[in-house]
Amino acid sequence: MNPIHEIKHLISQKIVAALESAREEGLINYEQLPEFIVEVPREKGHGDFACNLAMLMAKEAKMAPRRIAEIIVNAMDLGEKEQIEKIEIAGPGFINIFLNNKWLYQIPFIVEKMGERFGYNEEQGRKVQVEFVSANPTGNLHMGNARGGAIGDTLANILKYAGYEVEREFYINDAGNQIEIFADSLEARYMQLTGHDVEFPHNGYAGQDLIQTVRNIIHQYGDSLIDMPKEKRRKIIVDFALEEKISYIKRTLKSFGVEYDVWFSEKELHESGAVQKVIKSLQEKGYIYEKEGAWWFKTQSSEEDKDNVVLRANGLPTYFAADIAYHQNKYQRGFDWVINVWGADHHGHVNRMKDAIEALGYKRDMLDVLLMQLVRLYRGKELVRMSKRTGTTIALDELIEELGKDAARFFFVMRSPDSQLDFDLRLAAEQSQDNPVYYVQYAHARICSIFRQAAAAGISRPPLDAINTSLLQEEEELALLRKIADFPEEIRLSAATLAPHRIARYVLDLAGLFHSFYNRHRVINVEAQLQGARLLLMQATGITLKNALSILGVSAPEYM
RNA sequence: GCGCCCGUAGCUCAGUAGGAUAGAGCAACGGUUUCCUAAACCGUGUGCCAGGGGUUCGAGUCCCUUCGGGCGCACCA
Repeated sequence: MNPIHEIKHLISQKIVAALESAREEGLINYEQLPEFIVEVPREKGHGDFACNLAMLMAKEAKMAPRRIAEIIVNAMDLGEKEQIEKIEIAGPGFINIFLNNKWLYQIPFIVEKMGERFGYNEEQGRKVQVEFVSANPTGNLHMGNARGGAIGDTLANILKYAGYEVEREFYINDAGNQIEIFADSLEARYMQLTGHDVEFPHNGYAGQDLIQTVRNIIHQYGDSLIDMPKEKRRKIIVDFALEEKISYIKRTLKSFGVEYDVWFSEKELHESGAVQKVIKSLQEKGYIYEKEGAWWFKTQSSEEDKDNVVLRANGLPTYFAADIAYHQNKYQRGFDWVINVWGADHHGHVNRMKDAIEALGYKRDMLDVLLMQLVRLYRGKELVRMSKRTGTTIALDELIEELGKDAARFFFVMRSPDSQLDFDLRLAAEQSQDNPVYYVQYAHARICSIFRQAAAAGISRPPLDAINTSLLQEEEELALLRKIADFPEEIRLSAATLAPHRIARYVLDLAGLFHSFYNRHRVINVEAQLQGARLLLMQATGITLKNALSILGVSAPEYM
């Protein structure tokens, strides 16, 4: 249910029909219709909807745009029951369409009936997977992971509302080189903490969290691991640490409001032979060749400028090879759209990944990678290093404790993924009082308060069939209605452009319109008919706020 | 050197997949509370949309180029 989209669609159809009938009458000549849009103009004076078709086909039709617009308008079937009030031709040739408010007055009823489902678009019949965070299980979750978590989870919610079947997935990088380094680091710490003089590896993970992990290992195993064969000892240590880290990640993300459908292990991909198998099959298809002892994936597209190694001279597959097998696995599971949320430092990986899935026989556009720029952490003016190795970073669980889940999530998703984020811990802590998230939550709490007040005064919302929403004539009321009506369309557009921050903007706009209304008009103790209509308007506003906030993973409190 | 992202008000950022007169928040100043929560509202000011070319009816948005910032360019992940 997307009223704005339906109206846009209806208007488009009418315009196309008008044009075709004008052509039949010989009033205008053209071969093909250009891609035109029907949009909600920024200026109210330009109508409720506007269309740019006349300008776009001026060349083809060899006519002045305003003349074309005139022909269209004259040929348009307005329909008896239609709600078009007037049509104007304006500016260089815009067709501006003014509706009467009938359609708007249906909105609160629709919202009330749909409740939690208001905002949902038609089923798309597509299965989409969003893979995000996928942090290395070798350390704590940092601010980049936090941003990825907020963006990925919000995007998954948006896609669900946009009509897709959505699954969330976390890819556990529990294999490969970094795990070896992880093991070296843990082992060295274990030896040190059990009183042996062992040097810590230069490239090891020096974070305090690993020391704690090793203490836990000692708590369970004591120094019994020392006399074991090295391989056995390492396995016990690594398995213990991975288990601990992964459960920390799960726990922390859950407290951030993020829950996954699937936790996918890279190690299993290796152990099941899937990696070797995919390399072999690409080899057979001629996509892989040998050079200098290694095996290379041949670049297919012009967008990637070099070939990439999948199998090293030492016989071990690269991360890229595992990722190819991983993506094949995703498509084999029936996803016809896969979205990965990655940090900008991985952008070089995007095109070769697309090349690879193409080589596997899938379409390039079955994969989208949402790149987000990196987060830089400041404390005042001072840059806080985020390296896991130096271990001086602030972890996500600490941030949640300091700011709360709601404010933290809102902050991370408020900005476009394309803009880099300077997160000042000191400022965030100071500003927690006037963080924009409270502005929105306050709107919701105020609405709840209205209903509490009403109940206390013995006032309740009349039954729907006794409400006349056309009494809502004030500018602030109409603006609210329009904004509410726009919610499903806003979701559709956020999904289509992979732009989760639009929902944060939307909810701020909606809250702003509510606050303006609230300060100028009263809901309770106005004339009875109007009171009923306003109560329904408030209910619709509250539902929309709550739904939008739930997409962001932010709570909608009843009191503040 | 090559590639990707960014450059918009004093600061932080939007700008509806090319549309009409570029907007919000913060900060500054002034006002609003016998009335549903003042964590709110209303008002006042600011822009060579980094610079320069181009594409077209129309460019903050697309293309080229210069400058500035970030990130990549491994038989790491």
